[in-house]
Order: sequence, then C-alpha cells, then structure tokens
Amino acid sequence: MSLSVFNTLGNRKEPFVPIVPGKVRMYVCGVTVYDLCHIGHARANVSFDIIVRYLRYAGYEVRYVRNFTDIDDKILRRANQEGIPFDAVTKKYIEAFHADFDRLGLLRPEAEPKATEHIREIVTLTERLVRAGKAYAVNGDVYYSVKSFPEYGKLSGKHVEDLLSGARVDVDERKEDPLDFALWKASRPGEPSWDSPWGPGRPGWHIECSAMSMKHLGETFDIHGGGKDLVFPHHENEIAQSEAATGRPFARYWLHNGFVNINNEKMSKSLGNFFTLRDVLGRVKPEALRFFFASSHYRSPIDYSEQSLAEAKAGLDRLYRVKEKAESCRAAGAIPAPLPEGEGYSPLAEAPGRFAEAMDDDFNTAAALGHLFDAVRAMNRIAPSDPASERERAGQFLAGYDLLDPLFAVLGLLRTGATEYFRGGLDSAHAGGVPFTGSLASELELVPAGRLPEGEILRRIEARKAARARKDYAEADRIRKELETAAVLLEDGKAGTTWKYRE
RNA sequence: GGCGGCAUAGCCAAGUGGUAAGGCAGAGGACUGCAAAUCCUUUAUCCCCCGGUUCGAAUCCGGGUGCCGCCUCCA
Repeated sequence: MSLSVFNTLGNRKEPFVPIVPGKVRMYVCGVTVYDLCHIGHARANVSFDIIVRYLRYAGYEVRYVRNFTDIDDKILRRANQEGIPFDAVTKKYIEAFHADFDRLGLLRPEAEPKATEHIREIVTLTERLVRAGKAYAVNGDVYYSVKSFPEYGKLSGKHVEDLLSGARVDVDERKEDPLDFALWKASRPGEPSWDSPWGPGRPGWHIECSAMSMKHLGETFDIHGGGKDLVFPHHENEIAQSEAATGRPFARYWLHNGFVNINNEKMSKSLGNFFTLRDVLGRVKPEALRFFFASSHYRSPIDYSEQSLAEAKAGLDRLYRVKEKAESCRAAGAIPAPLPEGEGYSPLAEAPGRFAEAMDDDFNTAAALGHLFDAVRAMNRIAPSDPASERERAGQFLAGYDLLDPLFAVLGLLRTGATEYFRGGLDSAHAGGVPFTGSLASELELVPAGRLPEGEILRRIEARKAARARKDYAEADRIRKELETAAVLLEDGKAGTTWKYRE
C-alpha cells in the first residue's frame, strides 16, 4: 500500500509520487498576522502538522515551509487603530502565533518566510512577468493579466466567463480586465513602502507565496496546502503567476483542509463567530483539541461545540490511561516481552500496518484512530493489575505500548507524561513546547488555583488507607467524597491507591 | 446564476460494489467493601427520498429534497 492524496488540482485522489524519490517539498499558506489565531487556523495547522509527521514517519525527508503574511491592508488598519508601526503589529502576532501553536505541539517548519523579507524576490518575479507580457504597470501599480494565462481556473474549476458574469469582481478603472489582480501596489502617503522599478509600493497578496515558495523550495515542488477558502482566488492566482513566469508546473499536489463550523456555519473573522485558540486552550488541554481534529477527516467540515470537545477529552483520557499503565509497568522495572498470540491481540500486533493503511488513504486520521482504539482494547486485555507482581504481562504491556507510541506521535497525541496529563493543570501542560514531567511540575508548584496540593491529597489517602485497614468504610467513603468535591478522583487498585484530578 | 461538497445509530465519525469500524453517551454482566477504570455482551435488518444498473449498492447511474462552501478579505 502506498500513499494516495486528494489533489484539488484535478479534484480526485491520486497516488503520491514526489519529484525526488524519498523527499517532499511542501509549502503551506500560513496566516496574516494582524490578530490572534482562531480555531479555524488551529485546524488548518494541526492538519498539516499531522501530514508532515506522517510523511516523516513514512520515511520521507520533508522540507516544510509555512509563511507569514506580514504586510497587507488589515495589518495597516490595525497599526492605525493601535497607533503603532505595522511591524510592531506583525511582531506581536507572530509571537502570539508561536506561543499558541507551541502549546498545541506544532512542529516548527524548516522555514517561516515573511513577505517583507522577500521584497527583492517579489520584485524580481514581478519584473519577470512584466517582461514576459503577462503583467502590466499602471501608475505605480502592477497587475497580472489573467487572460494571458489560458489555463486560468484549472485549480478551482472556474471559467473566466462565469467569473465575469458573477459581477462581484471589483471594478477598477486602472485594470485592463476586471479579473486582473495586483502584483504590486503603489503606496499611499504614510504607508510603508519599498522601492521598485514602478516606484515606492508594496507587494500584492498572492505574489508573496509564489516568490517565497520558489525561493525556499524551487520552481516546482510537491505539496502546496492551505484552507479550502484559499483555493480561489489565492491559489488559482499563485498558479497563474508562477507558471506564467517559469513556464513550468508550480506545485504538483494541492491539499486543502475543510472549515471549522459553528452551528454548521463557517467560523470566520468576517462573520464574527469565532473562538480564539488562546481562549479555547484556556479551557481544554491542547491534545484534546488535536484529538478533536484528528477524529474526522481533514477535508471534511467539522462542527465545533462544547460537547464535541468534551467527547474528545473523554476519548483522549482513555488513551492516556493506557500510557499511564505503561508508565507504571516501566516504573516497576518491566522488560518488554513478546506480545501474546491470538486473534484477540491481532488489532495490537497489526496496529502499525492498519494505521499506515488508513493514513496512506489521504491521511485518514479518523480511521487510523479507530484502529488505535482497537489496539487499546487489546492492550487493556493484557494490562496487569499489579505490574510489580505480574512480570510477564507487564512486559507484554510495555512492548505493546512501545509499538503504539510512534503511531500516537504521528497524530501528535500522548506527548506528555500520563501523570502530568491527569494531575497537571491546563497551563502547566506545556511551556514553550517543552512538557514538564510530573515531578518537575510539582517542584515548581504548578498547582492550578483552587486545587488541593499533592501533599495534602497524599495525607488524606494515607488517612483513608488506615480507615480501610480497620474496615471503617464510613470514614473511607467520607474521605473519598471529600476529595471528590475537590475534583480529586481516587482509584483503588491492587498496587495501591492512585489519584487524578478530574476536570 | 456558475462551480464544488455533504446527508451513516441519541451525539461524533470511518466505510466508493460483497452484506454497517471506532469514540462518546446508554443498558446488562464480570471485577470491586464503595467508587473509578477495565473486560464481556448489547444499542442502525440498515446508511435523506424515489427510480435504475448489478447475482449483489451506504457505496455506481438518473431524478428529487435538505444543508454547507467558493465565486469579495478569509485556514
């Protein structure tokens, strides 16, 4: 089985064959940095994060590039509102982007190019198009001539005639044709500007991605990704510019993620129905959000709700319980042992193969997760209730977990210690992308406000243990209930009593 | 108006010709002093509706209904 991907260019699933065997060059359109990211941005970024992780897992050497659009009208407007320079706005929101997405555990791309740092490349590319007669300058602006590119519309499936009759294209006297779009915009007084052969100005939106992707990945590369809303006009225009300039195919595979909806409607800034990532990460663990995204296919729309998040969290808890047991096996000194034979255990033994088969089918994370849950059931069947005394089972369990962990890693799940997961707060889960270990977290006293500190919990567990020993179950239950009120769950097992915070 | 997508149990969600994964929630059983977790069993005679193709369709074709997206900044 080999990887197939759904290519927007051609609107069908096709085998993935990289230009250079074993290597993948991939460009993903990032965000315009004028505000905090919302859940829709999170979905897009997590989707491509998982795609990169899987490609690497599958053995490809991936060069991943994701840009920041750091000059545009919205940024200038924001700068005016706040009375600060435009690059103070972009600096602030790039930092916010990194802070938020580090918490989500996103891989950093090999390059994160910014438009303002590629003015030279943008101007060069624009000149190239002008020289080729594919673009024209008018009063300091430069426009791309859409009708000079016969294949215009091949990505989005649109026809030039239909676009014109749609009448929603803006009428601009300076353009030769209403469909033409700006490669370079003359700057107005007071606006930031860069020198160019056409006078001071700044780049249009679409040209930056062509210039930056070519610089960092070459004129033809493997994968270009982004949200579905970028298909037209952004990506269509990128193709037109790039291919008209180079005479060569631009990106081979165009991957687009579906939207996050609220009540079945697209979440977006312009509709005002969005939740910022920061806000959501203040309420749920980052991995619960990842789980939520991974539980449906990246191209499908996904409806965001408190209930969905709660279900994701419940599912993630089930996975973390397996990791928790694996940790206790390891702590008990278990040595990985061959997995048990038998049909009941085949979902575990075959998990890597089934996982890969699902992921090879256009990164079907929902199916892949399904197989992981099958494996988890098999794991729970061999789980020792007391790792210290059940050496054989503890070893098998550990081996099983070691088999599954790399698969969870592809989805970016189970990246924290289980103890930290169950006992840590939302804020201590990650700091700068580095997860704290349980002991470090408690050393730093990262106990969420209003929670009982660990020492106090352990004292009460001891008191309850004594009560149970003298069969004073009324007192034991009183302590359990008391802790329950403080959101602490006690779990009695053969190896003793453990505890976790319940949200 | 043009183009595209979706419709699977109470909820979420896989499944593109061979007789309905998985998760959450629910029910019964096991285990447990209690609880939690876990395991076992169970929960869609059927995949929006109507036709058609086929030995056989949730899956293909035609028609219909509903919802969504793009065509303007947008992940």
